[in-house]
Amino acid sequence: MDSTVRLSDVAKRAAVGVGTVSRVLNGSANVSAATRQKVLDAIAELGYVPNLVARSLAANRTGLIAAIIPVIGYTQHSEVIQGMTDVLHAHGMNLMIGASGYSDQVELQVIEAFLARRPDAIYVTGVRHTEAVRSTLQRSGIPVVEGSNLTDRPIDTVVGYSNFNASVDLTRLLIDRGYRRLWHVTVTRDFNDRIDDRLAGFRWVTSTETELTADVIRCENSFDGGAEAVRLAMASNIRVEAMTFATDVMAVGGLLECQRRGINVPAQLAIAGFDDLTIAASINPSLTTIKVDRVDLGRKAAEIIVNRLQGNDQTSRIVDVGFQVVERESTRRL
Amino acid sequence: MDSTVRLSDVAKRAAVGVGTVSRVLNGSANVSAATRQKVLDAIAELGYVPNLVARSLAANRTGLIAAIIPVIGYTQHSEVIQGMTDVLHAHGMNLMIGASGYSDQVELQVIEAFLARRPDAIYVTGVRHTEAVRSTLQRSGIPVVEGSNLTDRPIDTVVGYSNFNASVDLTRLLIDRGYRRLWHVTVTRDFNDRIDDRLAGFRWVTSTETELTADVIRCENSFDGGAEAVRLAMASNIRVEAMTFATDVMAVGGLLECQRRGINVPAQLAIAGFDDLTIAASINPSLTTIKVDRVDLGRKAAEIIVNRLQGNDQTSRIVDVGFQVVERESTRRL
DNA sequence: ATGAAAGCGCTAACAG
DNA sequence: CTGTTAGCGCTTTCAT
Repeated sequence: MDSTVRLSDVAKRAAVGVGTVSRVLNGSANVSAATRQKVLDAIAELGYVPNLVARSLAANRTGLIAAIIPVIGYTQHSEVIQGMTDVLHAHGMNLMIGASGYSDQVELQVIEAFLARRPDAIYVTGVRHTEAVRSTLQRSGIPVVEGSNLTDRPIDTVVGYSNFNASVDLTRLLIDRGYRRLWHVTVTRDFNDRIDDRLAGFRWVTSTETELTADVIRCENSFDGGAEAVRLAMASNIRVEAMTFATDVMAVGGLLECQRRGINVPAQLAIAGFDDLTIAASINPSLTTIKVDRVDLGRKAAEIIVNRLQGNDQTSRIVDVGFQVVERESTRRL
Repeated sequence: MDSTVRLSDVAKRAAVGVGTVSRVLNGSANVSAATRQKVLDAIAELGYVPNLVARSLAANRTGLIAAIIPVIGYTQHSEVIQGMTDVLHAHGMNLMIGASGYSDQVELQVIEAFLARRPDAIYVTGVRHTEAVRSTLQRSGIPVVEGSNLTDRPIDTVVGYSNFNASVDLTRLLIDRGYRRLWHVTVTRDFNDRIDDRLAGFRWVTSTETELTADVIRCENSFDGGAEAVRLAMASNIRVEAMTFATDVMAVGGLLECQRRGINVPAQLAIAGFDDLTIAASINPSLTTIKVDRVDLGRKAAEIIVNRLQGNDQTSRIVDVGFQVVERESTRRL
């Protein structure tokens, strides 16, 4: 356990060369069983712990993966990280994490700071980045995985789902259920490509259909923001039958405001969200939303990275993990 | 930007020695303004990015901090990480993160894997660890910060709040409000020192007071688990006036079950939680709970680490960030 | 199958 | 103030 024990100490104790110890450590086949055992014994007796910093420098490979998400404290993003660490840990790799705070400038800073640590690969949230970020990432020469959305022009590889298509399907569900006066609630700050595509999906569907009214408002991405949106809708002279919120957080806030005001959901107002937070299934009425297995998304991202690093050639640069429209009580016509 | 540019290339270009470049990079005072400028120009022209792996090996200091939390996808823990990264990033340090999954064995594995990477310090969630974890951490020789609870016998330093005292204060509030038939709902799996202390606080208060009945049940730590607890309470022939849940997740689940069953909270049943998730303030009725600024807890933990690494002697090994009892509608007597 | 030796890119004395 | 030199602990040829 003593970290002052070095590989050369092990070699001395086992009466072999340092190269041999290194081979044992790295599972090289070219070591006789007897020698291997001698080395393993010496390692155990000395409580030797390899210094991965030195290995990183010599082998030009750190076993560190960098991940950048907008905010670490938001469950949608940290679930992805959970999935990544699960897989990486099983492969002896570790995860460095940083937050961009939805700022392009901070994102670039964090990326540059990470690259100086020579990670073996890097994960970034989202698919639309500044040119500076794109080129920095490209020149880094390491695998880059973009996540949580889809694009046909990834920097390198993307693993996600189509926020646009999900929004389209969700909006169509509402139309199928007979709702004709639709509002979409998007966010004021913290705007990003996922949110943008959800808005775009709503606009695209509603623009092609006739006999519809479709409006868009912006609120803060919070429970209070969602409540505010409902108040705006009620106070407006534009009729509204159904509201799709860009996030479950806002949708739940809207739902709770309806409870307070005695607005019957969905009879008087239908509500749909996006993300399938755990509360969505439990709240009254339960919330119609878009479900994505984010932990699995993280796992897939890590698997792609591990495969790439092992030289297994990736078949596809675009991995669609899909989504699911979950219809619950908040939009169900009686 | 080319990562094949080395410090020696910069030195050559600036026509100085490698030592001088290193001094400029590390902000040593012993460099003349003119020389410094020459070096900075060369760095800019070459797009040099220092290799922090090499620096780590030479300086015997990585600038990496390791953090272990039970589950990354749970907001309570990832908020702490958010606070840590905020501070660490400002000091040029980065965070490696790992999950223990509430398992002692996994925790030890993750810690050992991290130590091989020679982090400058390590953060672990909770204050009660196996002897193997304690000794491994102690022998590592680096600052160890335990978080999210308090103990008078930390491995090294602890930054947190007293889960025991918080539970005591919350239980007393219920008693002050006139509730006499109390139930505490604790968790089945994922038991840990924070949950244990919340239970102990409840038991301690209720055992000293007379004219009280106090019972404890266990449920799964989820919305459904909380709902189940309410169903058990209603079906029981033991009277219950107020329920304190070990977590807000369970409390919210219980509250939603009351909504479904038409149980008036708090008139028929008072409910209190623990953690102050954002939903607690928005739900109907709003939830009485214990509030802790977890992002700030993370910041403080990182500040302690940064200070220790800079040699600033820590005054206290025990940092209490406090908690707040937030009384809301779910326990308020009309 | 194994030992010896040459770095990996940087920091930190040590001289001057 | 600045250049030179000796490592940091490991991997990886290259011989043998």
